[in-house]
Amino acid sequence: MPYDFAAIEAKWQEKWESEGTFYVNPDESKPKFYCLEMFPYPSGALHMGHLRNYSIGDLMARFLTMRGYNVLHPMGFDAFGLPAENAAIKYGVHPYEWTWNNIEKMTEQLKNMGCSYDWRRRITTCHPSYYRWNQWFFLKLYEKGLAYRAESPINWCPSCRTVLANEQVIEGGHCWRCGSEVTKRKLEQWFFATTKYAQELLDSLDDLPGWPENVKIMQRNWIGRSEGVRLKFEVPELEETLETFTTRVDTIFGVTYIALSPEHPLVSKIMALSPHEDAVGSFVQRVTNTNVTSARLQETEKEGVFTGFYAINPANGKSVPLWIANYVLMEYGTGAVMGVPAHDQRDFEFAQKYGIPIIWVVRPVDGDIEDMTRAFEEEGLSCNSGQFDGLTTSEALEAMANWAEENGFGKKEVQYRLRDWLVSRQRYWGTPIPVVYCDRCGIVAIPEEDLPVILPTDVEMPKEGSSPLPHLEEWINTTCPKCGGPARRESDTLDTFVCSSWYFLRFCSPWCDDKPFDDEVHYWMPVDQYIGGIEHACLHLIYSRFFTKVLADMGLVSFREPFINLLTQGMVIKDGAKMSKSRGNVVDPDDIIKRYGADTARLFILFASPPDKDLEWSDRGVEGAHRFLSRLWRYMEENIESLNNADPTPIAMDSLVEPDKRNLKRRIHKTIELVTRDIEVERQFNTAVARFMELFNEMNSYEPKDETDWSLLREAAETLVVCLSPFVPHICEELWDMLGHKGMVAKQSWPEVDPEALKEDEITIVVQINGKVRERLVLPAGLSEDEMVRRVFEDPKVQRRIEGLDVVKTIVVPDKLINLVVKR
RNA sequence: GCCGGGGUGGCGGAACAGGUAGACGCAGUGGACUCAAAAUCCACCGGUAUUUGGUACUGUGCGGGUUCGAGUCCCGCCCCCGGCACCA
Repeated sequence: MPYDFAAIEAKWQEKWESEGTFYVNPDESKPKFYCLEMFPYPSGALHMGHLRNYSIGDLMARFLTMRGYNVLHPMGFDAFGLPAENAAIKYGVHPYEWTWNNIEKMTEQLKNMGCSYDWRRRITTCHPSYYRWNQWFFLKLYEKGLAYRAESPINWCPSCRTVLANEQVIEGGHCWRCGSEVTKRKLEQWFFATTKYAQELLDSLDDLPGWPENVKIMQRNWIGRSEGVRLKFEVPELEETLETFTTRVDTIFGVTYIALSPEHPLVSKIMALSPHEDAVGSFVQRVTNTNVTSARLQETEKEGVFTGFYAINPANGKSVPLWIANYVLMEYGTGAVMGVPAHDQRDFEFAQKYGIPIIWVVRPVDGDIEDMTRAFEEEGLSCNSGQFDGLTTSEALEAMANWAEENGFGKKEVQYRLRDWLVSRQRYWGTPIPVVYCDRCGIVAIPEEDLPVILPTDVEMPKEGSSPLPHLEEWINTTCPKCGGPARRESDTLDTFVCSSWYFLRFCSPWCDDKPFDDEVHYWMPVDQYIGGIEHACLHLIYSRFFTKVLADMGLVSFREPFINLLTQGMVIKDGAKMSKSRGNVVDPDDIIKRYGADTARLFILFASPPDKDLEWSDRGVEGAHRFLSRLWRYMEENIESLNNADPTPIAMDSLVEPDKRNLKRRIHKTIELVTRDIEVERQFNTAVARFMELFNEMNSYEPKDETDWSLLREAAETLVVCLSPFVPHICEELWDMLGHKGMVAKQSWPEVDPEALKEDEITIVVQINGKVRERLVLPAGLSEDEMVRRVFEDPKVQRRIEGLDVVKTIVVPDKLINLVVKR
């Protein structure tokens, strides 16, 4: 019978499901292991990236189960999101229906892959039983002051018609989801106070040795901690004190102007009082009205306007002009900066353009400022700085910060680039934010016991792509829970990243209906192995860490980091580019599974490249993987009788004499050793597959002559089937069955290495002369250095090589090589 | 510009800790089987030279260095990929 993968895969998938093979519950008698892959958005169908993600996760889950762990391996759907609304408009199908159809289809696809999930735990975030807890967490954060509503300059995606969090603006100003250019707006929105956790989010990265270094670096950059000083500048004519933040307080004597952001709160007062009122007004108007996209912000030329007012430099009492400049961001620091043209390139350009003086207050250690063509930003020695002259930059930073503090015009401060997480969205298909606006009481939170606030499903989707919620009068109009008077519901919904910030907790007890999760969370959490794409380095992975820390501070969980080990898998590439519809280089997983089977697809994906690197798709490679499975199948079928008649007890190395037999025995245990290390330590599944192929090639070419041979081949076959089963589970179940076993291979223990069997009898010793390989000698393993040297010098080939030469040095690496250093 | 990661056959990729470069697979070439083809099986498969059993030289982005010995370590470049980027 040929390898009928379709029948085999259907058979075992059905068995796994009907027998509940992968159901797990807490079990204190075993070490636990929580293996999690990032759950998908139900976009309609799995793509190759999913297939890769879930093949890796399933391999790990199955492997660890065989290693004796009690493994939680769940799956669910991140089911709120904009594509459902777009589909609704495009096809006239309700987002609810579209999403649920996709979930059913994708669940089927995941089952067809043979993934070992505990499907009883499937969660879908768009279900009220899930999103009510999003609302509950929102209320908890609101109580703690960690959720707040504020007006702020924010990012707006015109195509998605919603605001975006900072993290969700990527590639220099584009929407993470649709790629449109994002514009800046000033709106009142809901935020989660991630910045309150900035320092801990940064510090505890050091407690995550199981995370890839590059992800930690990306998060460090994203959090962007910088130490500096907050300085006060008096503006006597306005009777105001301005604050600026600087990381270069050592350049304070070089301040020649102060620049405010056009959005700075003082600007309105300035406009009212300025002698250059018209110029200032028109400048501010022009800059704030230019609906500049973040992408273009960086290329915009520096511009500014003099206000007519002067600030006093507290370091030396000098008056410096007060400007308003377009390059000062309101979102960072204080929205005002001290201008030091000599030592900041941006200030330099600005000063040159407007003829502002340049005062050098740091000079290079060796030499002088000669060329005035750009700012000197490096470290050096202070000059023109009064009593601080001659200090090195690091000394000056410390001394001048202390001086500023002692004299009351400065305070050391830490600033972060990280902003608070903007969580409200002007979208329909999301979690309703559980607050109302009451004319009398203002913002009022919905009481906990009234949750969930159900997202109305009986709605007409507006054609132009906006949310129907603000116009849904019967839903919007409600009563204030506080005073009973009329109130309007919040019509914004929560960012879908809120759903994914705690779903890993919900998997521990998805049936819990009076809490977001129950005590099982203490058994399973934290996640031992998390697997997903690197694109979430500064999105989901930061939000989840933040959520976990907040929950820990609320006493709901006892750990402060959700994911102990992280594996970020590479992209799936075809013809040198990421698979995408627009490029037309997409390969559909369904087609591959239909044509070759899930086992082939999984094997190819795991074999083609290491998990953290990009994977180049190759149709030929898929055929190669399929060929291997077919050969394995054929070999087993052809030899099944002899294998089943053979003595199933493994024969000890001691009782094997002939080299062929000893070699085969050694190969079996070498394979176990190497494959175990590949999976557990190296996380290189491609090389593990190569080892299996080597073992199989050796079995296949082995010519059995007696009972012992067949017994050895049986051990080889069983080892191969057991070890290969996390990679290609269906065919291995079938082969395990053919080998006469009753239980499932999925429930087998991972084989133990017999150290006796690993010992080599003979070793090929390399003989180098002056570092070049000249001869190879087969010698018994374990010779002493002297014995090795003696045997090498006895060898006639070696003797011929060194005839007439003077061996000045002999380097010996036992059981490996000898290098003869010779002279004429 | 700053910060990461990476450059190894025709291709995907191996090479634990400085010790046989190219495991495994793909493609290719030659052969077997076949009326023929596919499938399958066997052999070869970095380059150059050659007297072709074989041998020598050369070869891991480029140029230096350390070492008995370097894909691996050090110094200086080049190129590709990713992240951040008016963050004061």
